[in-house]
Amino acid sequence: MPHIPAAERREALIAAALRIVARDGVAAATTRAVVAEAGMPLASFHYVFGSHDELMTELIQHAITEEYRSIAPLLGSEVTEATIGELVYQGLVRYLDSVKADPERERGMLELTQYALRDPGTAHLARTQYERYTELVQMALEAAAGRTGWRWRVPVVEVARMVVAIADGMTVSWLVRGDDAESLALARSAARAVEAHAARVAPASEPAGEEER
Amino acid sequence: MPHIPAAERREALIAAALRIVARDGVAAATTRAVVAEAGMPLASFHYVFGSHDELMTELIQHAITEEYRSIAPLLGSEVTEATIGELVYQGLVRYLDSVKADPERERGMLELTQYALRDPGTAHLARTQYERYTELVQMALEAAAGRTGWRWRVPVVEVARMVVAIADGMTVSWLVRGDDAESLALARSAARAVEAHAARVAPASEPAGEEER
DNA sequence: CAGAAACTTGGACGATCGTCCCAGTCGAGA
DNA sequence: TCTCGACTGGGACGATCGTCCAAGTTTCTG
Repeated sequence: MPHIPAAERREALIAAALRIVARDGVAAATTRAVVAEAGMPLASFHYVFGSHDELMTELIQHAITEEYRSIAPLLGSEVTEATIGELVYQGLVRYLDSVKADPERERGMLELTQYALRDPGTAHLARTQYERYTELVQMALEAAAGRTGWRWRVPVVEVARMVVAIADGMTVSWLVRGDDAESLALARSAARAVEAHAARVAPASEPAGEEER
Repeated sequence: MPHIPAAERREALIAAALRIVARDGVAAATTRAVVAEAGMPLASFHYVFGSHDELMTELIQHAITEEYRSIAPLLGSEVTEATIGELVYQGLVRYLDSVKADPERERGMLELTQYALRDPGTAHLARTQYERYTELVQMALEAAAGRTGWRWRVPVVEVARMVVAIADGMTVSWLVRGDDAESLALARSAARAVEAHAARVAPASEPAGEEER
């Protein structure tokens, strides 16, 4: 094994740990399994990581960042001649596709989130993660409304939280049941339901028109 | 330690394991921890259980059954003078209350579900669990519609799946963020969105009236 | 080119895991 | 009352876990 700077080994070990978590679960990511996956001798582990916990903490941070980066580009769209519901549906379908493309990674993410929640030192990471997802969806919803000439009749952040909850539920549902058609129908229903919170803005003579609440 | 029939010890060990899973997570439910929690000597474990896996499998079955029983009575209602959305909101709030009453149990349930999903031998239990939840919600939705004089404009099973997904997302959201007001707002938004899939049945001159799709 | 710093590595440590043996004790039926 | 099956429980097994040490090798620095 050639000389490799500690920083590089860190990344390699984190990547290896991420693969193990996806394939075999958090419990399988032992120090020995991780170094074996990375093709390193055991002693390399404690040369670059102070402890197993240190790896897990960094693993959670890394996974969250990566997940965020993989989701963000999914939420854009250039369509302007569509209903809000159709755009939301598109977003959910694209997200579902990304889950189906690598189900093990997603299952690993769920496990890591729960693992993070157990440890007081990393619990805040999970919290921040959810906050950022909501912000992301909120921005996408605002952009979609602006582009198609709709507006939200309830605070956008609430719609965003609902969409995040639905996406979460849809993910778990697909991971558990694995039924494509079922999940697509769920996305469709959810998108239509979300649309109920929006209204066209331009035409002044729209149905009733009064605000919700 | 007095003589206790093996069947009783089984139940006591399962109950002890359930407490540990809720309090410290699935990984903490070792044979030694379980017998300590139950106040038994270590050897009692393998007198009543063939293996640790056997306990875990039975634990999953037991937890699923109990969870189902605790949710079922939440979904009833005698109200007839309300909108469908209000009834759905009530159901979600009651469910959320049950989660808040014992968050650790719920978190343990999520962990157990994922644990079950990892093992091919118990994965079907998780699948069945989701199917039964959906059936439960579907029955409640049909009952609510019949009682209030509404009807569903899309297949009820699809609405049920959406509600289950939302309840799931709401649970995770509350466990992660722990914000009561936020989760209530989420339940409210979701309930209103669900209502968009329903319509009053009696008055023939309702808004437009054409079916969805 | 010499010394310091960084990196590599086999091997071992104590702790904890699931599992099992076996000599003892108890209680119900003959 | 005796007996036999049911139950008890101390103790130990091999495996695996996280962690660490000390000696060797390579690369960088002055």
